[in-house]
Amino acid sequence: MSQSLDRALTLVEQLAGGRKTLDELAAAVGVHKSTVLRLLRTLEAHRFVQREGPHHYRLGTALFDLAQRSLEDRDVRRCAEAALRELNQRTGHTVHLASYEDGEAIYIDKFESKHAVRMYSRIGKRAPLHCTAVGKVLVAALPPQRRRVIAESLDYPKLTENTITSAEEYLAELEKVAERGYAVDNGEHEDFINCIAAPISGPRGVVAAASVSVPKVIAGLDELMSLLPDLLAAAEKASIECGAPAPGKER
Amino acid sequence: MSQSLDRALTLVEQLAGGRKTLDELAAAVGVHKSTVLRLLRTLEAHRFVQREGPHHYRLGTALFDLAQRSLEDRDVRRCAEAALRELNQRTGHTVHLASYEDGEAIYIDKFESKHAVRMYSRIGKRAPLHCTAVGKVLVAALPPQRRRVIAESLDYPKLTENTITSAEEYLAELEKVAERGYAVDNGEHEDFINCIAAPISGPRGVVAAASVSVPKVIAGLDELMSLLPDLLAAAEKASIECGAPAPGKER
DNA sequence: AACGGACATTGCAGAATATGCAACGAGGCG
DNA sequence: CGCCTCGTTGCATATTCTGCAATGTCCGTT
Repeated sequence: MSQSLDRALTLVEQLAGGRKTLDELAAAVGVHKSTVLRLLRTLEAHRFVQREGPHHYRLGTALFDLAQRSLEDRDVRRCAEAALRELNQRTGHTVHLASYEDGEAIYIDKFESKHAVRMYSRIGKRAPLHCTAVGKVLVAALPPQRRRVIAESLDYPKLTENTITSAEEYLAELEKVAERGYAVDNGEHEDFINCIAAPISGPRGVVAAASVSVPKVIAGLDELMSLLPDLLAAAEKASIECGAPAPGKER
Repeated sequence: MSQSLDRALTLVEQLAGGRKTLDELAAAVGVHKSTVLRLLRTLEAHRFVQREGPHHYRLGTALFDLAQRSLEDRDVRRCAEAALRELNQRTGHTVHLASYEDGEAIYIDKFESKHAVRMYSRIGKRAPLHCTAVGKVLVAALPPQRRRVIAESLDYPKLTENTITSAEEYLAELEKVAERGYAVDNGEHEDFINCIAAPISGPRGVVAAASVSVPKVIAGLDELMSLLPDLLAAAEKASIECGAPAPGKER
């Protein structure tokens, strides 16, 4: 709706891919250099971008500041932090905290694996719903009706041998997930990585999902499953911290 | 230079302070609701902001993504990470990585203290040059001529009893810092916190500063000084990692 | 040393674009 | 049931942005 703003934001997104020159940016957005220059100047004044040497621009430090401040607001993140850090230290594996955001899962926190071979991911990264453990957990937590709507809106790209590729299969899987209270990703997103996830609840239902991811070369699926109790305990602890109503009986 | 962009960025900065309603934002920027609404819509399309309930807006997830990606680029950060994490684990105290950005120091990485009482700070936060250990280290690393220019451009707000409040004093302090190879902040920024910092060098000189911060209630200045060898070792290790030329002789 | 090129930068005029206003609509509260 | 508040939209205006072309600057080259 606002052209110049739209272009400016596109510039910022371009710069996320690494430093760029003026005309690279101009080409990418499809406007003249001078226009880009003027937008960059405004962005620079707000520290959203920074000049890097004479010919390059890169993202500025305001981004760090804003992102950190915004993350601090996200209540789930703060509440879950202790439990997840503990889980990470006990297991030594990568632990993720993810929430649902229109049609995708988004990682809002991450605790790095202690192993040399790690999974690549990053806070702010988005992941598909149909082939990740966190995605399954988040969608499974929704009422059946919304599950169906979402399931039918997905694209089901076949990313590996095991990827679920149809709404029917997916809905069936969600059913199981909802029943068991956890989800498994058996190399469905990336060939060489397995993952288990569990829901974290707040006062009004599930607000996020916690997961443990392990490269197959480090541990097989059965070994990963042996960590399930730890994961569930951590998710439970985080849920209480988030104000979940009845820590109550397992089920 | 670009009005609408300028306004939009101001909106984003407002939202960094927490969720806001439409007219709060309109009031803050000094434009009509409808204008704010349109800007927000564009921002929303790029995930820079998010609707929160019917009456509120907050920062969106694009910020996390961008900030993380941008941080990954910052070479110093990646190179210093291992050494600083180790330092953090050995000492148990807050460890910061900071670099110089026009007239201020900016924290580009942080490792949290293990103690219950912690220092408040955050990645992306900016700190004054005249009363922080990292500030002193960063400015002391510059050629004397630039030191002077910077020293004379500062404001020297007196934040505590011990804060340095004049360019002359500051330059003398920088002299000492450059000579010793480390800096001390003896409650000069915040009454109750002491700090020591050391420079991290790359191929072409100092690129950042590493620091250890400790609340006085946890350890006194002398105890903090006993960690100096650890700090210097970590800074040295990080420097090598960053491509510093001569790991060589201390001096 | 002078030239040529690449790049950033600026002035200007035209026009598209953003803005403010006012009216409409929806939702909540009395 | 009606009022009031808040979000939303259509429209006319003129402000603001854009593209172009010329200027300036810094480089490497001949």
